[in-house]
Amino acid sequence: MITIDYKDRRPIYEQIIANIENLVERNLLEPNEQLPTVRQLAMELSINPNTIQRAYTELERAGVIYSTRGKGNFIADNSEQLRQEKTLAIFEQMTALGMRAIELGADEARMNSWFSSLTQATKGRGKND
Amino acid sequence: MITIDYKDRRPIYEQIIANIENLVERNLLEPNEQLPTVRQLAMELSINPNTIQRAYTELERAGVIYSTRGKGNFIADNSEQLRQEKTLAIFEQMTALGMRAIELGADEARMNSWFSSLTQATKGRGKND
Amino acid sequence: MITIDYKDRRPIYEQIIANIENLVERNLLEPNEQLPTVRQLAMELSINPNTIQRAYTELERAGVIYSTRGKGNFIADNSEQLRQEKTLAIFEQMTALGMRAIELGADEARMNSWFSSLTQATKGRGKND
Amino acid sequence: MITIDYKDRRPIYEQIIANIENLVERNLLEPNEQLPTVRQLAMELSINPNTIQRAYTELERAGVIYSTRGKGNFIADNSEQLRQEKTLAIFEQMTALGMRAIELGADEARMNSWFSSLTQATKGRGKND
DNA sequence: GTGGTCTAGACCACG
DNA sequence: GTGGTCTAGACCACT
Repeated sequence: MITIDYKDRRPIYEQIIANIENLVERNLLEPNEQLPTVRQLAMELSINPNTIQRAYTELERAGVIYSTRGKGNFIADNSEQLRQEKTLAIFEQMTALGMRAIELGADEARMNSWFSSLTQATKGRGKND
Repeated sequence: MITIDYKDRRPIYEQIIANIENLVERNLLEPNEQLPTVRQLAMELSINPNTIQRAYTELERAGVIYSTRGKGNFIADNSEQLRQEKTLAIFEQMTALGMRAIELGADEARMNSWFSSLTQATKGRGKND
Repeated sequence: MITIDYKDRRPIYEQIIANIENLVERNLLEPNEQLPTVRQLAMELSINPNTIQRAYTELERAGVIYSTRGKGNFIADNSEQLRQEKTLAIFEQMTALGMRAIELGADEARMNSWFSSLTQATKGRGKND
Repeated sequence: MITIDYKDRRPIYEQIIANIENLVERNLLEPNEQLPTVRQLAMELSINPNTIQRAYTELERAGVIYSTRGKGNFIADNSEQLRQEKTLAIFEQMTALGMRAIELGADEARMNSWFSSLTQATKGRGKND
């Protein structure tokens, strides 16, 4: 379920974080579900355990997972909240980019054209898991 | 005109690149206009000349400026083309983000609401230098 | 495998780039094979690590290799594509030179003579690794 | 008749050399014809006289022109010989490139196709000024 | 240990 | 004086 691309410029621990967050967003990892242990995942991906540990630590700090000493790491049960925060962040990024596009000379027609092609391409795909 | 933020995680040379590209986009630097020399800018920003040199080198490869030995660095005259390429790239990024927002559950109403607030905020600002 | 000629007017980092590209073209370096580390190669050639670093950086931008922090530099797996691009570029150069030769007075007989001696000298050497 | 492109990566004095050699090759400058003086040309191109001087010096060393103190610089009368040397050099370069193309995998069919398109494009253009 | 960035100081080719 | 290359030495992020 988790894959690493060594050609990706992002550090491995970030790829793991993004990967797990993605699985949570798509409800492929449910609240309170146990994650593989650091050693398991390290073996599976043939990666240094320190790297996995770092990913898990940052995921815990971000509230995506929680760990209990001696038992393991588990998905937190606030995935809905995380999803909303992330959505908000995405809208902010899109606004920033949109303003930049307009600064660069994109007129109203072009913006409308882009938006309609975006919404049509994804018609009927909202709110479903 | 060019500033550096040491808190910014991006390397200095990238900040300089982004800074100059921005000035070109907004036509604050016109084609064939001379840039500050490597040593001048290095002094002005209290930065090592090598770092400025690297920024200029990459700007030249990107086609934003051209260098002539013994004379200096000058703005290239293809700013319009660069602007279009950049606009295209922005739209691609926006599309990717938009699809992600929809995946995360943003419904049509929300997308429409976001888009109208974006276009209203920037009303009448397109296509002017 | 990599040598530097100090009499060569090209800068050292360009010689290294050409050298590695050549090895890739001839399949002496295979996709995903690890290159010597920056420091290793610097030691081996008695050259400053920064110079090697620059060569590797440009090779990465050209898509010949990819770098991963903490691990090393590796040959990219698009060598066939690079080979085709390079072949195309060579044909363009040859066309430019050929037209110049004709401008300078080389008649058809001479062109034919040159071409047949070229193709005979390399008979049966195409398409093999 | 002589133009300089500041965006060209070649140094200015080399551009001047190439320019004059080209005019000689095409017989637009005839043997014993007088060239503009260093100062004249420097004024005309708004360029440092030292740069022109360097170009003339190298042209004299290459046998393309000769200078007589106090009188000026003149085209040498061995243009035919120079043309032949240059043609020879071009054929050598083409041979080197051709061998490289074959090394890179260009088969006989492709070489033939290239050659015929080259010779057809320039049909009937040999040996005329 | 590995790549990536930066500083300080130097030399060369060009104008 | 200006860009371009190189060396020496250092620090940081990542594995």
